Amino acid sequence: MITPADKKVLKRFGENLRKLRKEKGLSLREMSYACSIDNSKIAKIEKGMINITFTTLLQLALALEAQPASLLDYELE
Amino acid sequence: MITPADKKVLKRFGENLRKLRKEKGLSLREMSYACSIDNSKIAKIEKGMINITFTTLLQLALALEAQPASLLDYELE
DNA sequence: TTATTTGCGGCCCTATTAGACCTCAATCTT
DNA sequence: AAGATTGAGGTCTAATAGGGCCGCAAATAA
Repeated sequence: MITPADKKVLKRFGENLRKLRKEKGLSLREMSYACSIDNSKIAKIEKGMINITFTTLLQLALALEAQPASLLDYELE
Repeated sequence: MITPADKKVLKRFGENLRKLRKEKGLSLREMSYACSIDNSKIAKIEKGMINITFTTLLQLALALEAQPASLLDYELE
């Protein structure tokens, strides 16, 4: 379904992901290499265009060398 | 793809989800009502049979009245 | 014992994620 | 200026998540 509300949440998540990637000093292609996710897909995730699955979340965390839960920490704000 | 490794992670997540649901004293059907996810599907998630999406994770958190990140806390163990 | 609740698996169909690859404009680099 | 890097959108296919419903055996309640 992907409601407008979902779209907003995904966008928020994507922004945070992008922030974390930048902090790590990784380019999309470098991160892509680190977690085996196509760089164009990561770009889409950061743009909130994809409703990622659980395993994808874990892969992203892996590339960022972070706890999966930490990718969701922005919610606490 | 859903590798055996993924299967294990999903199973672990499901177990934790089940634990949280029990702590809340909710039956599958009650939780289903609380987050608009079919009870049989929640059962499958708890069994690690589904690689849930980000929005589904948020829905589950909603039903448990918990922070989405808290559903991943078991990883810290 | 008879009802009711509960967990859970099977189906079905549609929407969409995953995965891989290509292209291109805008930025750096050199 | 020429070349490489980077972000990001497009496309195609296969796999699967979502959504909804049915049914049943076991546990629980009446």
